[in-house]
Amino acid sequence: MDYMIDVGTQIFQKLTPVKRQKVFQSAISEFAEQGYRKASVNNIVRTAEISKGSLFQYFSSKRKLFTCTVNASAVLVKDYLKNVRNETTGENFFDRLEKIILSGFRFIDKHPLMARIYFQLLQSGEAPFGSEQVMELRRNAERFLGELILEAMSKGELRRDLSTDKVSFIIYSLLESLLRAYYSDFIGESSGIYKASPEGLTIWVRTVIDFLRDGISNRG
Amino acid sequence: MDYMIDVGTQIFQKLTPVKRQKVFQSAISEFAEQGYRKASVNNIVRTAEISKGSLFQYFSSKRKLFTCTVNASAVLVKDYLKNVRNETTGENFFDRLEKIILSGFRFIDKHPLMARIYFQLLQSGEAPFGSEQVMELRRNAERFLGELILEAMSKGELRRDLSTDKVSFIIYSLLESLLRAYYSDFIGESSGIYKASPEGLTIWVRTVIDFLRDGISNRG
DNA sequence: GGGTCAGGTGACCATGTGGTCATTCTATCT
DNA sequence: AGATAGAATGACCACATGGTCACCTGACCC
Repeated sequence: MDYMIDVGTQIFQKLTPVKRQKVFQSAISEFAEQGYRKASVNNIVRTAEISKGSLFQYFSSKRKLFTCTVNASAVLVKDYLKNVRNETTGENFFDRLEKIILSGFRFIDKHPLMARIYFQLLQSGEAPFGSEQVMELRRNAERFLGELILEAMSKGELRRDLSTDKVSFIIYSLLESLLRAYYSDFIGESSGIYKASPEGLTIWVRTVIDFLRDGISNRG
Repeated sequence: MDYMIDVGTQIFQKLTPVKRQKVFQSAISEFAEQGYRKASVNNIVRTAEISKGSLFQYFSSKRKLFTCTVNASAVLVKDYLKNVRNETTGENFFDRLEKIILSGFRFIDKHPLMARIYFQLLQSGEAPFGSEQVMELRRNAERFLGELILEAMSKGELRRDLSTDKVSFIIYSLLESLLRAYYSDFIGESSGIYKASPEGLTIWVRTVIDFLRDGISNRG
């Protein structure tokens, strides 16, 4: 569980991995299910089976505990992105994009709680830190897309008259919508994306990408 | 202020319009600025300059008060949509879409608090009611778009091989992204949409729509 | 065995919450 | 002026919150 490196105080780091994991997982569940505000420290210590005093020795405050949680999920996301980027270098832009989106779905499958925390943070105003950190997460994703786009442009796969920022914004919007629809019942239900089968998902992704291509790909 | 019709108990309805307005506005401000969970009844009562007992005579609970707030904003949104639809009947689909989006920006300018409540509800998991009501709001918007799309298809303005649902999803995603970017600092700042000038906004909208057109318009 | 001390503990604290209700006020009618 | 009804009031309630701290425990060393 290398995404837990440097999480919490030294005392927390000295714990046995299994206990550390139990505490951290309890926090993740609570935050994911309740959101930051409603999440209760009392609940966390109860399910982690530690005393409240201990928790505050591991993480100096509720806020710190939450930011650790968020950082861990950000590390996971970055990892996924890096992997899919490396696995697809050299491929066509649209193929890469397809794989990125599908990898997003896989991330949600594997780390539903982390995904929930990440999304909640990204869009809700209930961020407990200043919005700078949230913007940092966003900028990260946009930078990632931006680089892909520039690369694709230089290879002549995309029209050159488009502004990178605007294309990046558009793609990011669609990407985020797809992922949100997949993990959230009340968004994805009407579209049929929520918990769709792999085949259904692939169709959706292809549709959106075909649509993107006809819009921004280099014709001629 | 006809969006306040049927809001609250009979006692509330008997109040003078100015007092009613003051109470309701206080609630709207608090909910918009703090979100449902953190919003404090005590704050609302303080800024409305009434006693707590009175508020609970006007609205039987915090939750009811909030749903009234939401309903009011939904009424406003519907009104805006109906207007722009009527004003643009007969026009080209993409022109209509442009006007719809611009009208969305105007809505945010005129009713920033309402917009905030509406968006918060639409995307955050902190909805205090069952997700059905949230889904209802979404379905509403999608139905609206869906009808426009069908109409445009029947007039031959759009490719006919596209599924209405998927096109509707895509457009809705972009529309929502644009509006969210306009009203939210930490989303819109990097793109430059946040509080952009009317000209800047128009450029953005045109870009997105041009992009949409090349993607889904009928090239014949 | 006695001393040491890092780490665990949970009773406790101040504060804030949504909600209630006995009382008071006020406007209208006789 | 007195009576009456209905609305306004705020002290009060039970509860939950994040956070603290004086105490206890148990492993280690001499």
